[in-house]
Amino acid sequence: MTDNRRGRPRERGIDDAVRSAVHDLLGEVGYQRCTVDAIAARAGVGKAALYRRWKSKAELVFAAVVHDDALPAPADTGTLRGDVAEVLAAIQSALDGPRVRSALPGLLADAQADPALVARFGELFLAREREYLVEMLDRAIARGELARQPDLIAVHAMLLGSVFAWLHLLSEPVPPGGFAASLATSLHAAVVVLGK
Amino acid sequence: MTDNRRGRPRERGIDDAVRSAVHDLLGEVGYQRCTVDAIAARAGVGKAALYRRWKSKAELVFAAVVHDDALPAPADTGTLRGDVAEVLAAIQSALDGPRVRSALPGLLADAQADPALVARFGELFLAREREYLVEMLDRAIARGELARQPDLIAVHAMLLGSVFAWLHLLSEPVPPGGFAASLATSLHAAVVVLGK
Amino acid sequence: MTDNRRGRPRERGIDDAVRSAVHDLLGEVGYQRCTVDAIAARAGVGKAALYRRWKSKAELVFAAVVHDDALPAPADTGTLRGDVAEVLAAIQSALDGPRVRSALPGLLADAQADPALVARFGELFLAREREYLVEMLDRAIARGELARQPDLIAVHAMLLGSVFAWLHLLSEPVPPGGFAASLATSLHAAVVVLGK
Amino acid sequence: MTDNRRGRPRERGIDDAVRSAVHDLLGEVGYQRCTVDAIAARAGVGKAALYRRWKSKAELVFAAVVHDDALPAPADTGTLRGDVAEVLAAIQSALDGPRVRSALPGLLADAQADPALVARFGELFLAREREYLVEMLDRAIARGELARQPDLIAVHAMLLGSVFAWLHLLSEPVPPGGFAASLATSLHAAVVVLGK
DNA sequence: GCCTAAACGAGACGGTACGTCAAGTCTTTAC
DNA sequence: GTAAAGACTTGACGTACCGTCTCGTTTAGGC
Repeated sequence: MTDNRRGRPRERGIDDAVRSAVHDLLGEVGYQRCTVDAIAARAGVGKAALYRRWKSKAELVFAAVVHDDALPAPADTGTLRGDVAEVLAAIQSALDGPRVRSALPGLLADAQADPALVARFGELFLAREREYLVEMLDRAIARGELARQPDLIAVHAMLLGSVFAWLHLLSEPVPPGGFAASLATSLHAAVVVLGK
Repeated sequence: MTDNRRGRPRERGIDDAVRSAVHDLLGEVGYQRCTVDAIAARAGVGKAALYRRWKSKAELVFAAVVHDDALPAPADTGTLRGDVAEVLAAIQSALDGPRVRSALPGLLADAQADPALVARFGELFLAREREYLVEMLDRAIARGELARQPDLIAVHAMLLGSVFAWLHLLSEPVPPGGFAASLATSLHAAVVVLGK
Repeated sequence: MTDNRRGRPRERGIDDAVRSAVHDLLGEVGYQRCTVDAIAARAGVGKAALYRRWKSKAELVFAAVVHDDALPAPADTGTLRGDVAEVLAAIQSALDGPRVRSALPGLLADAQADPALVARFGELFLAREREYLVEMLDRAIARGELARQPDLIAVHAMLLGSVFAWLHLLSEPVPPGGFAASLATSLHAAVVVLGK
Repeated sequence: MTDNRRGRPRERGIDDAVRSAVHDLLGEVGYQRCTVDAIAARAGVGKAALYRRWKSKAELVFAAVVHDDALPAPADTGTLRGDVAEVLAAIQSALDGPRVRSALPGLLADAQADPALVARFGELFLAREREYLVEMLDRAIARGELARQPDLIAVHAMLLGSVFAWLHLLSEPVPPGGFAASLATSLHAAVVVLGK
């Protein structure tokens, strides 16, 4: 095992400079034309420094776009309906925003050819989301709002999919009040049916 | 204007050979490595013949994957719940299948940089789907199952998004009985709430 | 494997370790793939220690390959022919040997872009060689073997060039008895003509 | 075997444009900084077109610098001394000139790691030169100027090496009248001794 | 039955991005 | 205080793919 404390440590500022450069470029030219060379130039960094940290352009952009704090834990609101709204808001905050909107399709495409990226995406995003859903549903059962644990995949698909489709398939503008306001009531009903 | 009847007519078999080659390659190597050169070679066709028919790789693959009969009109089942199940089945038949699964992410990514493809995708797919939804909802209103027209975008996002997320974001296997069986009841409830 | 005694007390052996590493690597992979990193790793030395001693890879390899006693002063044999043979033997001892053979072309190429290296090469090698030639020719004139000082450049070119071409352009094996035996008689004649 | 008449034929002008670009760049910036990208840009050509023709930068530059007519057959002058002068002039015309002078060291270095290039260099240059030498020596024997065939390698090394060393090792300016005038007499004597 | 327009397979073309690698410099920690 | 470890910038390399373009050839409809 290599001793990480030996040698020159990685420069702290580079990660931030890269993240910032990626954000700028995604906004200006989109994912496809957001070149690795352009990122390096914009960040004032050599390409080698990039590939020392991330193993491909996709991983780089993924890391720059999906911050570690990407998915904040939704609070317990006291009701299932409120919790659904919270989850929808959390999903929206992760999927909305100009950076993610322009990066996500490209990332999903590149992820197909890169199982490692799929894994990272899964654990950093889906698994955490799933976890929050489990907590939400457990609380609802404890409260008596649900008789039993609904099909987790179905719940996940409906909540995540509704927001994703709105933004990336239908390309419709975010409704005033966000997805929580527009979808919480109806998706709450859908979850209730599944847990009956 | 050029006289279309002059010159050598286009060879009939090419379209089929190309579609078949694309199908094979998508299954074997995925969208990214499904190269135009590879398609041409596999189909025993020159690249010029491809670009004479389609204006980009994305359009080519799109045409090969999304048949014109991609979205069959769902039948009137007599109840809103039945109609929702029908629509879900129609969406599933369009999004499921090995070819679409491997092609869709790449197509969505390429579509970002190609407004023409977005348009074609939209009119061939989304608009038709939207149309079916309107019919479905109108019938439900006529039957008294809904008090008013629900937010169309929300309905569309929930129905399409649930299936899409299940297949392409969560990468979960299709449930036994299809999405109609798994999602119809709960999404029916969601629609009812929106139309209350 | 971690070596706990890493650090300062290596100062003494570094030059030898580097020379040895360069020798090994030149033999194993040639000049181009004889990387500075590889040299450092093989010598168990940091790159900084190398660049503290030599100002470029070329200087480093040059120093490792061309010993300071690279060109021993040829003895006075009493005849011009004998002296020519001595000089040829001296040149051979400098240019022959597996290390020099694999390093020389690369060094000459790098020297193009590095005037300092040209200077070092010139003074350590060519100037000394030139000096020996002058002595040799002066002695020959004193003996009456030559009527006048021949064109020094021409003599130098013929003696050095014949050996260099044999080894590095024609890539022919060293003749039995060395170049002194094979070339001394004819190059002696050539020199005599020039001094006539 | 592939049918050379199939497909789009290679554009005639590219070879010339590349050769010209290489010549310019060698003169302006030398071999090391004569980049493949720079060559392509200067020639108004894509890199793919270069790598379709030559398998490496070294081959490319080699082909651009060593024209096929690089080594004109020296004429029969009627005397061995005259023939030696002719050969020297031919070698000079191949090794002299600003392009070759700046390219040759780099090429020799790259040739070490590329046996194919060594082979091409050998057959296009050395073998032809060797051939001319054989003819020259045979004529001299027929004339009675030589008693027997001298050691061909030695003759080759002396003639080629003298010119090469003068130009590329000693970096001395070409003598007035060229190498034929300066070296023919003495090297003629050297050859005579070898053929005695 | 020629003539001509348009299609065909093959493959070269310009452009652009990718990911790799080497040289030489700089920075931290360990001894 | 010096040395090893290793991150850094710079910049070239060779590969891959896209969409376009020429070739030489084939296929029909129009004269």
